Amino acid sequence: MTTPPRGEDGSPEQAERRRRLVEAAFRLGAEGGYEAVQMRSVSESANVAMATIYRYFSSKDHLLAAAMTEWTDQLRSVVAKVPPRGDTAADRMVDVLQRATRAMERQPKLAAALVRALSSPDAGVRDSGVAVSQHIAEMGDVILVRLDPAVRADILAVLEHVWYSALVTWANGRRDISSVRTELERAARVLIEPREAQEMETTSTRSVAPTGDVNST
Amino acid sequence: MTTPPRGEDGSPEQAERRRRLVEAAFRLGAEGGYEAVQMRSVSESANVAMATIYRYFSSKDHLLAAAMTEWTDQLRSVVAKVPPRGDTAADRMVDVLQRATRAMERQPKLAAALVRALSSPDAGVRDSGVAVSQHIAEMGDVILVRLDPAVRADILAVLEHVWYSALVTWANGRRDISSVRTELERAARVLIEPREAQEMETTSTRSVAPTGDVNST
DNA sequence: GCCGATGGTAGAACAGGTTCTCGTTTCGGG
DNA sequence: CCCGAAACGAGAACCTGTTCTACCATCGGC
Repeated sequence: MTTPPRGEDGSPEQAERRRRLVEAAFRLGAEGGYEAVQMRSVSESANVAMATIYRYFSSKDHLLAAAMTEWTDQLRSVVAKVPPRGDTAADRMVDVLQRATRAMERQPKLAAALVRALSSPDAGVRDSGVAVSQHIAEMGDVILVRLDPAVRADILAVLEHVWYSALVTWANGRRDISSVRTELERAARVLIEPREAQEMETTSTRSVAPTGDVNST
Repeated sequence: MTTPPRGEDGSPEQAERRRRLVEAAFRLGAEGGYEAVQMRSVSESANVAMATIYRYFSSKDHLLAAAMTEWTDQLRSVVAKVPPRGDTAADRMVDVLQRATRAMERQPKLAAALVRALSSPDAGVRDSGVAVSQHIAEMGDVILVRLDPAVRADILAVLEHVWYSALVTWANGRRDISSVRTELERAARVLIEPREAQEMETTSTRSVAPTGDVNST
């Protein structure tokens, strides 16, 4: 193997190529969904040779996953600027999740393609997945500041599972988008509301230790 | 399209072919995981022509998903016979989930292949997925009998999301099996324990939880 | 000014899931 | 017994993601 562009892209031309690739993935995905993002089309559309694409991304799914992280990154910065509305923490969390869902609704084919790619095996996708889940966690974290940090981590972890699961089943056509909203709201309320209620009665709550208690990696 | 075997398999030979196909998928998957379940190999191993496989299953993923439903079906009947242990509802739920996880641990490659197939688009997989989630829900339902039905449904739905999400990330190599156990336990506790706590404060009518007996299905 | 390494391009080749062709078998009704 | 439809088998063909081959361009160091 020669040497793929390590870490931060070296030359500006490389950054530009990468940008064109992601943009092509966005465009093709928005028009025709996952199947329409064909590597030959991406190659042609971005004016980058096939083999070169694989120098930047380890697979088609990795390319799409990279696009997904850019998308959630934007989403996060938007949320940071326009804070979530709602009287209770649960309400504000629901607001954030609904906003994200609405954003996907505007580009259903693209969103489905991105989500689908995210659930692919492939080493390259893992990193993108980590980035995405971090974006999600950051958005939720500020909402739950009043809760015990351990509990907060538990709740966010579970919410992320629900988010991922609901989106995947939607992207696979087994659930419509409104049902995704329902699932997310249900999860947010069932997780947060009893905590808020307890908050008013007692101060501390028990939680599963996030640090390795069984075998570790 | 001619006519695939409708509904219940017609002839006993068709049932037998189907059985051989699922068995071949099990065997190949147990040995070499998802990639090893190649349609040409399945065809040869089961003595069924390629085109005929597609008369029974709409895709490779559908074949594997069908195998998955058989697997969860067995798991459910085993759980029904040996009821979960634990003092609290959360403990018993954790016990069930851990048992399922241990079962997968014994056939990691196979389990990963089945889970992976379950997260595929493909109309055929949808039905298998529904069956699988029903099996899960049935196992959990008896544990939460003392909770309000609506809350129970919410909790089970969220737990299923966590189950699915954790397993998929494990099947894709982004999480080890012990981490799956941790996630499931975390979710079960963060979801159920505050409810149990509230149960004791608000409605202290019932003092001791009756050890769950099993309803057969 | 030359040189090897790095990274690019075009396009063929490969792999495995899926579909198609075509001949054969099975089977219920006339 | 005969016929046509439905199902099957064998294998080629097709599609698309991925890899390989061969060749070209750029650039920092000598």
